[in-house]
Amino acid sequence: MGGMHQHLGHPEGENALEQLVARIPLFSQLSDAELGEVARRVTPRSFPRNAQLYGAGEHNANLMIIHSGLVKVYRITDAGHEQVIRILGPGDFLGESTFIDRSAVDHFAVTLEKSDICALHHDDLHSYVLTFPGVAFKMLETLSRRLAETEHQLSSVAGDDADHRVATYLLEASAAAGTERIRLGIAKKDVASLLGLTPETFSRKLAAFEEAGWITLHRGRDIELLDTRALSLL
Amino acid sequence: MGGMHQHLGHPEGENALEQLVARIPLFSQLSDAELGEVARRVTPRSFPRNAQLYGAGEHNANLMIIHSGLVKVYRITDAGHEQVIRILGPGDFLGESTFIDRSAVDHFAVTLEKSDICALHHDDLHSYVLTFPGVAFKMLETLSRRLAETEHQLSSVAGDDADHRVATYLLEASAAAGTERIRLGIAKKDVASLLGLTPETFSRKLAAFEEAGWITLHRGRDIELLDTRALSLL
DNA sequence: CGAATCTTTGAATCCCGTCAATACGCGTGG
DNA sequence: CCACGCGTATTGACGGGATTCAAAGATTCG
Repeated sequence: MGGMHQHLGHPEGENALEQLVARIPLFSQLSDAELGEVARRVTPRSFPRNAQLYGAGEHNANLMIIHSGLVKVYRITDAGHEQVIRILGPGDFLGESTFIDRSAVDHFAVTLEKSDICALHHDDLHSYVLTFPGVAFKMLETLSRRLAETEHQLSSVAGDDADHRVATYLLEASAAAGTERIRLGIAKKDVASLLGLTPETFSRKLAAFEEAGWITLHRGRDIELLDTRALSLL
Repeated sequence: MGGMHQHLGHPEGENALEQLVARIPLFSQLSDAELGEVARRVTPRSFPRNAQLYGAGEHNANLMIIHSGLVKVYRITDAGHEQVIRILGPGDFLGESTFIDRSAVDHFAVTLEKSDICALHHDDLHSYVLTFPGVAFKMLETLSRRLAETEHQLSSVAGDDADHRVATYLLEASAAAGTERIRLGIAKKDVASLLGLTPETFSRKLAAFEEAGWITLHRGRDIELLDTRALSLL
């Protein structure tokens, strides 16, 4: 894990760091004094694109909180190809599995773009969880939501056909963005993997949707939904 | 939800109940006094086979802890067929999603056999979580493990072929049991769904494995692994 | 600007799901 | 305890949708 920039000591950095910590959902219920205490233990780092945060087999000892950037969490299947589990963005954290389990992780975490990430050692997190019940509760909320999402992914991959999965993804992305013009923040091959498809199939489905007049594919990763009704009927 | 047997008031029931609560992993770190406090709020019920604990759309307000029996958690996909998410047994709890989220559940929970289950109202659990950090931590552990399992299921269903999934399931069941003679505790159709397969495909794969001399199918749901090496190579 | 990665398109294959019919076995009720 | 009945399991044939392999085209990033 290379290239860390540690800002320690000087009061300005300290203050900025505290404001950074205050924006972390995980610590949103803490008082100012408590935030300051957390801020003193947190280590901000900046990672370039395609930096591996940790990999399978390692014993990662840090909870990492994303301030800016995008992180891909994936696993290498027995068959040998990459399966994307989830994409994490600002406010999300990762590295909690080893915090709770202590065994080696079985997946990989890589930045998809330049990212600013705060690291908090598991020992410190442990004391916070025991001291501030709100922190434990926030973690429970997050894990519970992730579990629900992963279960949803599972039943989708197991039960629905490719058309349905692609259509659902587009509709959800549109709903999340609030527009009918969505921009895939990540590579199509990663979206495909997230949906349990090959890049080829994903590409074909999008082409078929455009053919049917339901969407328009713009340059790059821009997609415009023309007929959400038709998509939701798949 | 019919047929509840409430044992309240009389001291013997109280004591037995306390011993019951003491065996719940979720409360394993509590002191005797604290266990007694929890026991006073817990409601034991006995459910017959095929009883629905809760269903999609409901606002279940209880954490349910399985003392004995087996519970199937599943979801109905958009396509309309049942997708088994997980099977829960003694010591496991369910109903935590509404505890954390308050929104309606999107899945179903049904007993697969006669089950004794303790119900604990979410309000009580809330106070325990805030009062006893160990309880929150135990919940974190459990959710984290479930998340890891579900992620594993996901990448398996998305990436591996049917042979590999069936073989892996058999091997894991064997490893968990400690024997090479395993007994599927649940219906094959449910195992198939858990693996993201149709019952027909599951049946065919087992037949093919027997044909190849890797396993022997005995009466009922008994399977004997003859060549674990061959199975692990799939 | 250039190269590596991602994306698209085509054609062939194959694995798995679907439908259907039969056999089995478990759990229920008498 | 036994017999009945329904849900479960098996087996076959078939069709389809997704993957695979391959190669050309586009985009992004250094």
